[in-house]
Amino acid sequence: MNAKVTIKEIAKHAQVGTTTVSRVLNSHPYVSAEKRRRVMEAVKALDYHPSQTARHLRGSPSGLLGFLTDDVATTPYAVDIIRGAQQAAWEHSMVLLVADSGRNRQSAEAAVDVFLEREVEGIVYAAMYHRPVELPYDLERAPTVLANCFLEDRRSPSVVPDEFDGGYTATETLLKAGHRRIGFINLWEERVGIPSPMPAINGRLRGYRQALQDYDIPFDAALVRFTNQSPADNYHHTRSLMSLSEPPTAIFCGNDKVAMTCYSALAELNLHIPQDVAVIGFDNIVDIAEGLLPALTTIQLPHYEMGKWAVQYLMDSQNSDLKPLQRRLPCPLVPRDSVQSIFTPPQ
Amino acid sequence: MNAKVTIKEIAKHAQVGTTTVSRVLNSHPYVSAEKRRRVMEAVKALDYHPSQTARHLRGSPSGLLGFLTDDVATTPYAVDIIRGAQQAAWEHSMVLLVADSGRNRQSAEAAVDVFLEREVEGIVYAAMYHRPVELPYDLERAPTVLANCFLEDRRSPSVVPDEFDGGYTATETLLKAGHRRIGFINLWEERVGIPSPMPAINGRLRGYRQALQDYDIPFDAALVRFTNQSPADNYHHTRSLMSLSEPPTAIFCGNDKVAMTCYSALAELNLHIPQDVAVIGFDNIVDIAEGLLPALTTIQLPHYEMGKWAVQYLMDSQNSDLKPLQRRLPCPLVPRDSVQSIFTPPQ
DNA sequence: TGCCTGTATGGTAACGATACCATATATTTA
DNA sequence: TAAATATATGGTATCGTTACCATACAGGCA
Repeated sequence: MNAKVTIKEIAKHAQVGTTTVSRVLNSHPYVSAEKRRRVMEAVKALDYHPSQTARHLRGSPSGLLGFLTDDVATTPYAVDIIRGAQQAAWEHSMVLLVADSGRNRQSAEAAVDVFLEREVEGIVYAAMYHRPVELPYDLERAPTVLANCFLEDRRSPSVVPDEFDGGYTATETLLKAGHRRIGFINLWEERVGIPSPMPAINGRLRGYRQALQDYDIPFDAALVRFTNQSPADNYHHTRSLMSLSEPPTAIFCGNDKVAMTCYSALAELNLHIPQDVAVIGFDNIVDIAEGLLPALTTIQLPHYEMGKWAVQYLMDSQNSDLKPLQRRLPCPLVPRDSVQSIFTPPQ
Repeated sequence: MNAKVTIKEIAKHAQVGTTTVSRVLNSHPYVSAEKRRRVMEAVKALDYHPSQTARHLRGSPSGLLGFLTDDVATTPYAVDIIRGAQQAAWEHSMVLLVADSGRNRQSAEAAVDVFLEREVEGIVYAAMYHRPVELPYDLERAPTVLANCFLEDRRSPSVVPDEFDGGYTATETLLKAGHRRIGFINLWEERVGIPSPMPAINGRLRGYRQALQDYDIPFDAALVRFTNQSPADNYHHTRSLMSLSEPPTAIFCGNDKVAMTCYSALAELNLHIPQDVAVIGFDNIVDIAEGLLPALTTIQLPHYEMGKWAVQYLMDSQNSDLKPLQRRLPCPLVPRDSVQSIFTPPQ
């Protein structure tokens, strides 16, 4: 309510010069204990807060980071990217300016203009699912890091999930539990106009194959399916997989939604998880994974970590001039109850 | 890369005074067409962007809004509050500064200090589930609106979901479809130290009772259950409800996770949805609702709208001095396939 | 002709904080 | 004791922008 208190009023109240006040505020040397005390007292008495605006105008860095996203809504836990970025920013005493460009080139550029007018020290551009993007503006205007997306030509640093690692981990988890016939209901991209195949699809498949190879198990194409992610299609593939002459003892689902349908289909067949068939998901949509019975073992996308890494990198690269780096973050296993070693008998 | 271009350089380049440049930029009168043209040209040529910092220091409003949240992670779609706020802010040419206080009183106050140092024009404090809160700081310091939460003493404006409306709508949907015995698996708060019962629980129950009353159906306590939200408890209540001497033909689930377990339990009993039993959820967790078979009819929490309303109110109240308002936003029905009129025969 | 009024233009103070410079006193060191 | 150095302090220009003031010239009117 009260008009803003300035350094001058502090100076008057404490009977010192403005310079002395500034020195106290920034803990510079050469201020007597007595005056320091008086200044501190005045600051408290008048509830003084320094103006970042004036500081910044005078030449200090803005302390601002821009966070631009195409669409926060797509997948619910992807917002953890914001949380991670926020956390890292906070640790560097920076504040996040967020804007949602909503998949619209023009408003994305407007958002970047807004960022630049406020002289952000860097920009994080985050996509809500892992994919290649085209940057909506002139990169040179501020240091930029891409999170959960990348440029085809890789001329900007980016951080993405290591889909290969995720696919490998999922498959290996099943292998370690003793499974030898492992079905894989992979995702399928039905969108058109995508410049390159979804990294999730190929990466995870490569991980799956590599894990099999490392365990000396021949690849069987009949065990790999592609779903358009509709419940009907998920259902169909589960049934189809289980009606193979030699059905799998474990199913690796492309995401937790697929796993959810998979549960229903297996229940209908009167097959129990994990005794009869083990199931592993992907994405760790907690509401799904913890809501299923038995709770779903799944793979987590490193959303939080990507946000954190992006900001961290932005801060680090201020000083040292690193070359654009592409970073893949591992997708850790979240063990729950849908995978059980076939070596231990059910209790 | 290039050092920032200032109004002075524009003035020099266009061979006019800085005042004239400022006048052109802010479309003030009394500038000749010729000079206006020259200035515009220089702006384009030098890629000039005005400094918001300097503008603000000179006295313009900051154009900043603070968005503070206790924890973005709790329920995934609650982040739609940010999206709504962002959208509304954008429409008012404002930018959102976000901070996550992480349920820690001290860091919340630090965040508010950061906001105030940047002279935000208002603050939105958002909770990730509907509940009473205590504000972490001295209210008077900036206009504040609470979203998805409220103060016990209501001295700040707030916007929350109308839980009564949601409970009423869910029940009425079932009633309209012809159901007369409607089970209700309500949520139960197991947390301790909560100052007052969760608004969701009581509000929805009141809505349920009111709808029954409006349809002249006596309330039957045996049909109302409370789950601690664990899958086991959800499962138990569904089974228990269906083993009543006169079991319900429809179940209203406290949220979509409960509905998910309910689906499994009904499947085990070989009961089909929606032919044998209708199911309606709450929250509209899209991943769950669309992943279930049949797709779940549910009630949506107005997260996006609350965010939007909060910012809108903040902007409107700048001028007119409204008294703190408590706003309840309706929870609309999202019809899918788990409720079917018992009057129309299954196709 | 002389005096308003409307149009056009630029110089400069101010916003709040800080860095530089100038100055003053205290404390060493040669 | 003199000179050098460390400590303490405040005045003021500065950052980029805009508001206020001053100035200048045009045409309109008595």
